[in-house]
Amino acid sequence: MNESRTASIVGGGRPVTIVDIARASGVSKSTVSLVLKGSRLVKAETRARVEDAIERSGYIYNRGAANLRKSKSGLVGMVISDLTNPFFAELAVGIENALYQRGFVPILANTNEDRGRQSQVLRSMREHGVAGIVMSPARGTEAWQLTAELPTTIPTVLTMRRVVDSPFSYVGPDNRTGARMATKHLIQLGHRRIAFLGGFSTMTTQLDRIEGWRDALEEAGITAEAALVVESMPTRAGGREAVRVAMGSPKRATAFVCYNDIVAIGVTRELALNGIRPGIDVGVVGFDDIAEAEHNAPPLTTVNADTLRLGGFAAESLFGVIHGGRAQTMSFIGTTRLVVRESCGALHASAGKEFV
Amino acid sequence: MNESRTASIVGGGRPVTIVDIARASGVSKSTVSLVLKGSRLVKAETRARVEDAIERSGYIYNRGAANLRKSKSGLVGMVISDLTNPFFAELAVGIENALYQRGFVPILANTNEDRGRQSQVLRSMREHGVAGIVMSPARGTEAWQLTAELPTTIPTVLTMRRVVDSPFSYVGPDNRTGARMATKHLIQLGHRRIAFLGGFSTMTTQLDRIEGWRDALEEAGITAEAALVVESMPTRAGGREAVRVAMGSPKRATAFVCYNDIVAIGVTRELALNGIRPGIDVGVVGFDDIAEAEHNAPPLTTVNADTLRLGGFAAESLFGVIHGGRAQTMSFIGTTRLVVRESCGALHASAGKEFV
DNA sequence: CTGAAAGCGCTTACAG
DNA sequence: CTGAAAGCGCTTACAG
Repeated sequence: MNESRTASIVGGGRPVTIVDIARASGVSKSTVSLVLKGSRLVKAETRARVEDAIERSGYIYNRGAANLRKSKSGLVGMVISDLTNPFFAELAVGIENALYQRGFVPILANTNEDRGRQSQVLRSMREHGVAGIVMSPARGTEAWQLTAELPTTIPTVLTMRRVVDSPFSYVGPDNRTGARMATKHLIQLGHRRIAFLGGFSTMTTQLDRIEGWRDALEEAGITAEAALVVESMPTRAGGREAVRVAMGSPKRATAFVCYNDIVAIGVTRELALNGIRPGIDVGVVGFDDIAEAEHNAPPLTTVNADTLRLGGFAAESLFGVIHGGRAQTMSFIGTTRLVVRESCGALHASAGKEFV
Repeated sequence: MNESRTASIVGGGRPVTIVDIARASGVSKSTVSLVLKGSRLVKAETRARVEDAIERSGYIYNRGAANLRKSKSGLVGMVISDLTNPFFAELAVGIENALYQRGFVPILANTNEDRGRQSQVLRSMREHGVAGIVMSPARGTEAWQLTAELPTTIPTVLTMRRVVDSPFSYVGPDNRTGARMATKHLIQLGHRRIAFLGGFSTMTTQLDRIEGWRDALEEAGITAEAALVVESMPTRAGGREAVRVAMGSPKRATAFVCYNDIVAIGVTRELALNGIRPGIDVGVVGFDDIAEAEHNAPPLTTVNADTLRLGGFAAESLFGVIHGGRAQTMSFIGTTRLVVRESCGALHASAGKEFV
């Protein structure tokens, strides 16, 4: 029963408070509070006595009590649509990192793309008094829901998925330019029939990336046929299905721009299983540059958006609105760059020849 | 300036409290508190009036204040050693899920295997008054550190990585039996020289899995040569290096038991790059059964430990010690099962023939 | 430089 | 059935 944290000053199981420290060092709790916040008002000798008592007692500051009194909070809600997706895991790490660096602490919720769950956790986070929320909205989240669940009084930044007409700040990569670069790269390699694989048109991210695909095609004087877009779940299994459909169509594409890396991984896998060699017989590019991409067979040519840093920006952006500096509806669009590896075929001997 | 949440009852930017609700419905705040906790003491008519005021005002319960008063907390610390590893991401999802189901909310920290960072977040979590902590300790964490940073007064359960001699509960898979089954499977397929690849002997998990590998070998009357163990970072890149070393040794192994799936993925990739076909020329098995495993080339034979469920158990186990029912030092070891896919070679025609 | 008092938003005996 | 009072662990003017 000899609890280490309370051993020297108080008995019982009761946690040590500033009152205990005050008594132990013969000052008032006001003074203890002052030394805790590092005030220069306190005489050095007094400070030393108090700090000594703190040390000996194993006192732990109660941030919840302090925050209640100050009517502010050190908690930030981090709501992630699918933590199981390596892309979002990396995003989460970026956000979390920045949060701790600024003295905030994240409450995590993984909505798993479930909007009902999202409503629940949003309410729960508000009850816990979060100072703000950064979230990648669940698929299909609409502006009216968000405004109902998140009054504009609570600082919020949306990340990775735009919600049209929502009044919140947004941080995400330049999907359109990224997809445009990827497609253009394939065109320069000689491809003319380039399909877009994966995702659904209910996802703004897919819409943006398809725009980029279309841009590149049209710049090259190629018409972007609707039949070249094959939708699917944004997963490995989805990629496999999508490419199966695409390869079954009468006018086969010779290259594939994929919604994201896990779709592209599914695509390369399915292709290989059917004796079609990605990077040799056919070109494939992904999006996101997740850790797996470079270890794929073949290594994925993909669009890097520096996910970790983007997560950091999302957090910084939230601090902006928390401290009232920035307007609530600021947007930050991160630049992207193409990472050329092998799946596009650029490194292969046949690169440069015309595909037909 | 017309904030939706405070529109009808209070002016200014001040959030609505039970005092506002009390005033608006003509009762005392005690009564409001009673209806909030669903007490049957309150007369139906009074309750209706109060609930109406709550509804109209957009009142949000302040759990922090309630918890301060009740001296308990709804927060649980979830410290993860590497969220970027798909295995731990899945574990985190399992924990998070169970936490919300019991009305707790997780504070996330990704230590990224950094023990200094781990100390910091542990302290931060204590300051935020978490009711308990579930953590996968950073590599190299030792018992004395843990006991210094986590007095036994705070309910803690360790997961996935044992810390020898630490006084906390532990939840993890049966590493030894899992690795034993995997190795045995390879032996039954005709292999005699089976290497163990990846991880470091400073990791208890690696030690446990090597034990299992040794068990199977010895059961089959094969001596477990130390030279057959190649250590490496437990990553895809680590797997590639390890197998390179292994293939360079004079007495080559014909099969590889890998520390985990990402190591195995690196191994299959490196092998393929060198013209050695995993699942045909050589057998490979992983551990964890992460989502990527079945989409690998070739699909990975691996040990499944139901990570999601194990995460749930870790959380449940924590509730056990929070509610004082269970002893602090209870352990739960989850059963594992072998998932046979293609990388082991079982599905290939040559299966059954002797390897030499 | 230090202390007494009030208050953050709740809950919980205790009266009535 | 309902209200007044005390208190959870802090901070912050305000005196002295």
